[in-house]
Amino acid sequence: MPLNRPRLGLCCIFAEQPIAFRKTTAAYIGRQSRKGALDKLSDIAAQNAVALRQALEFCRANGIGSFRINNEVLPLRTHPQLGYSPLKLRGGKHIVAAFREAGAFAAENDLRTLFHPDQYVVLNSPNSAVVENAKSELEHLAELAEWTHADVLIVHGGGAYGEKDAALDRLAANIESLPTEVRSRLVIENDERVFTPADLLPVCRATGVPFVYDVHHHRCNADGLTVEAATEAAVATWGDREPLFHISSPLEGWMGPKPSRHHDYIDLADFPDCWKGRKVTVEVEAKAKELAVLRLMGQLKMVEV
DNA sequence: AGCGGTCAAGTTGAT
DNA sequence: ATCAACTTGACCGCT
Repeated sequence: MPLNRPRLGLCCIFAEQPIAFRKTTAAYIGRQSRKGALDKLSDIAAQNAVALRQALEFCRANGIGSFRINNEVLPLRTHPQLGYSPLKLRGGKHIVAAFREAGAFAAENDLRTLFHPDQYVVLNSPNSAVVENAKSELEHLAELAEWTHADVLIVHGGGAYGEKDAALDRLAANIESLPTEVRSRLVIENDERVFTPADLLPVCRATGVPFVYDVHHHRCNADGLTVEAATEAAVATWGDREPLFHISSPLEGWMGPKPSRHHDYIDLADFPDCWKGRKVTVEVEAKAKELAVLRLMGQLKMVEV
């Protein structure tokens, strides 16, 4: 009987390992000729595919169970003026193949890969242009997710706009309208300012979208649910799939001025006891990146009996 | 080579 | 009104 324990996940980048993802700016790319722009974007994309493979190999070699892929591995892909189709890049077929090979490596080695689209992806905005933009970004990321075997795209609930209930209704309605490639991967996470687990769990139950439980956000933005209750409710939304949690520690302690700021490392005391012994993924959101993941992994093993 | 200003996009809350 | 914060500082251009 294998021992159930959380797998720990690394987010996007490395503190010490010489593995780096590249990006660029719209201002710079917009100044180039179209060909010059595509050449630069091609170089970046090709290098990012290599970096992804290196990142996954590092995780595999060090017992890190999941890796969050940064959203800009194909920079400016959905930019209204500068966007492009990946296959139109120089060496586009090879670039796509390299991402697919990285995904195959992840799948073969039981490495979970995932994306956390950034703050501009807002599914419940009253501004339809914002929602359309969000959908377009999610469709792009769903394609990348297919290449890389990523099973989740994590988004927050969005804004409250002074009317939380209406905002949650819009969220649910817009989730229903997503294409299958996006919908099948979409998951929703509580945030540190607006939407708590208690706010989002009903939307998750109604739409069938799983709930990502961020215990640090929950401690910043509480709702009356205990950590244990939120954990159980979150797990229930995942069905047969492996649940996903987020952990961080406050930069200057829970009594500090801004507990939402992330520390370099995780304080073991912040890691919920009720997560131990479960087959779940816990993404470590800490500034020391792989060093924080490895330290926490060691600490969890030491307390295991 | 080093360094400072800048960076597509949304929303909130502190200042 | 401005701006930092959010999953993550990296990139560009000037000296």
